[in-house]
Amino acid sequence: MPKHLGEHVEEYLEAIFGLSQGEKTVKTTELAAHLKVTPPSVTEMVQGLAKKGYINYKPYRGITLTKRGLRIARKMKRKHRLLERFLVDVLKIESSKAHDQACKLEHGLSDEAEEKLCKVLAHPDVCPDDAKVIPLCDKPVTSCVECIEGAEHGGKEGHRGNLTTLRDLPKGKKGLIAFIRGGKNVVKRLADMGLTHNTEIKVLKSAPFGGPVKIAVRGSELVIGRGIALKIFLQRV
Amino acid sequence: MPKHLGEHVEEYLEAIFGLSQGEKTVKTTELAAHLKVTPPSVTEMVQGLAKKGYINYKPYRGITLTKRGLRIARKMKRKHRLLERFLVDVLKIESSKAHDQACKLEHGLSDEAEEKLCKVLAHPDVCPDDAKVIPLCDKPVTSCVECIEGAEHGGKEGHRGNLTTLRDLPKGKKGLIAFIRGGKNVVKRLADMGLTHNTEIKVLKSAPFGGPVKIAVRGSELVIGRGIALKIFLQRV
DNA sequence: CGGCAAATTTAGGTTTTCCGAAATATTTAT
DNA sequence: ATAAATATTTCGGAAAACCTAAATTTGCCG
Repeated sequence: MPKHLGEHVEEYLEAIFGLSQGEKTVKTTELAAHLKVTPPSVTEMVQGLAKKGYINYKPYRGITLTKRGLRIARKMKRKHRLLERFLVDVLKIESSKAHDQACKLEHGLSDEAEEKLCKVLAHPDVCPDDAKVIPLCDKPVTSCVECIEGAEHGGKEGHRGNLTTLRDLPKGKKGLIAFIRGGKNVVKRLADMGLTHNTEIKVLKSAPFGGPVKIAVRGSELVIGRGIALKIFLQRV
Repeated sequence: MPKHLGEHVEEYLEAIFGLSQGEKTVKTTELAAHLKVTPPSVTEMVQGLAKKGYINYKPYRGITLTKRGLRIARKMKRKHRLLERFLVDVLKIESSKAHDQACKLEHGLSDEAEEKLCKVLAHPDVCPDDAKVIPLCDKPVTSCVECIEGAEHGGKEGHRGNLTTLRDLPKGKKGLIAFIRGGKNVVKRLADMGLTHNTEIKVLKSAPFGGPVKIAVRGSELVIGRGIALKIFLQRV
C-alpha cells in the first residue's frame, strides 16, 4: 500500500497527464523541459514510476499513464485547478502567479480539503489560468447536487478518466450523459430540455472555439451555450 | 543567499519555536518526539542548522533560536495558524484535522498568499486549534489599518520577535503600545480610551486565564476585556 | 544504406534527511 | 561518590532526486 506517495511522483504524473492530452505518448525531453530538470533525471524517475506501475515506459519510445497513474494524475490536476480558482477568486492573486502557487500547495492538500474547497467555490468548472476543465471528483454521483446535499457517498470510487465535456465532443460523435456539474438549478434547467442522466446525445455542429454546440436529443435538436456545455460530461459511445 | 530554504529546515525551526516558548532551551529528545523522528536525526539536522546560523546549539546542552532563526520560525507559525483559521472558518474542516492539514500546506504558502489570506480572514488574532496567538506580519505598520488601506509598505521588515500581547504581559510590568491588530473600528475604540501607538501601559492586575486586564494609562485606570487585550501588542520597557 | 545529429539512457557522484547500533556524556539514585 | 539509568551524539548506511559526462540508440538525409 503506497502510503505517502512522494510529492515528486505526483508532480511527474501530473506533468505527464498534462503533456499527453489525448493518448499521446510523452517524450523524456518534453517532460524534462516541463519539469525543469535534466533528461537523465527524468529517465531515472520514470524507470521508478514504471516499476511501481504508474506508467507504461518503453526505453527510447516514450511514456503513457496506466490506469493507476491516470487516477492520481487527474486528482492532482483537480487539486491544482481548484487551488488556482481559490487563489484567484478568493485571495485575488493574479492568475499568472496563481499557477506557481497552486503547484506548491497541491501536494499538501488533503482529499477532504479538496472536497470542501470544491464546495466553497461552488463546484467550478474551469481553472482561471488557461480555462482548462477541472477534472471531476471521484465520488459515485451523477451531479453535484448529491454532493451538496451532504450524504455520505461512501461507495467505491468511480473511474471517470474517459468522460468528455460536451464542448469537447467532436461533431458527429455520440455520447451518454454521465455527469452534470452543477447544483439544482443547472440540473433542472437541463432536465427541462430533456437532458438527464443516461440520455444519449449526438453532436451536430460544434463551433470551433467553445461557441455554442448544436446537438440531437431524442429526435429533436437543441443549441447549447458554451458555458453550459462545459458542465455536461459524456461517456462516448 | 539561501534560495528555497528546505521544508525541513522550516519545520525544525517552527518546532523549536513552539517548544521553546519563552526563552526555554529545547532538548534534542523533545524535538525528536515532536517531529516524530529519531534523536540521531535531530542531532544531525540541528548541527546543520547551527552551522547555517539559524540556531545556537551546544552539544548535550540544548537549542535556542538565533534572531535569524526566530524570524523564519515566526513566519512559519504565522502561516500555519492563518491556514488553520482558513481551514476551519472557511472550509469548515474540524479543527482537530486542520492542524495536520495546515502543517502540510504551510511550506508552500507564498508570502503574498499569506498576506492576502490574512486580509480575507480579517486579520485574525488566534488560531482555532489551541487559541494561541497568530504571530504578527513583518510589515512596518502600527496597525492593520495601514495594511487594509493598501499602500505599498515597501520598507524594510520589522523585527517584532519581542512584542507581547497585553494578555500575556505579567502583572506589574510596563510596556509601550507597538501595534494594534485590528481595523479602523478597533483602533478608534482604543484611541477613545487613550490607547494609541507608543502609549505606555502598566499592568495592575491580570486574570489568570485570559480574563480582563486592569491597566494604568496616563494616570488613570482601565479594564480591558480578554478579546481586545489580544489585539494590543506591547514592547516591554 | 551509411553516417551524423539529436534524443535518450547509463555511469558515477552529490545532497538531504532519515535510520539503527554503538559510543559517550550527563543525571540520578544509592 | 560511584554505579546505573537516561539522554545525546557518532558512525555507517539507505533512499530519493538531482546533476554532469559519457555511452548508446534512433531517425533522418543525402
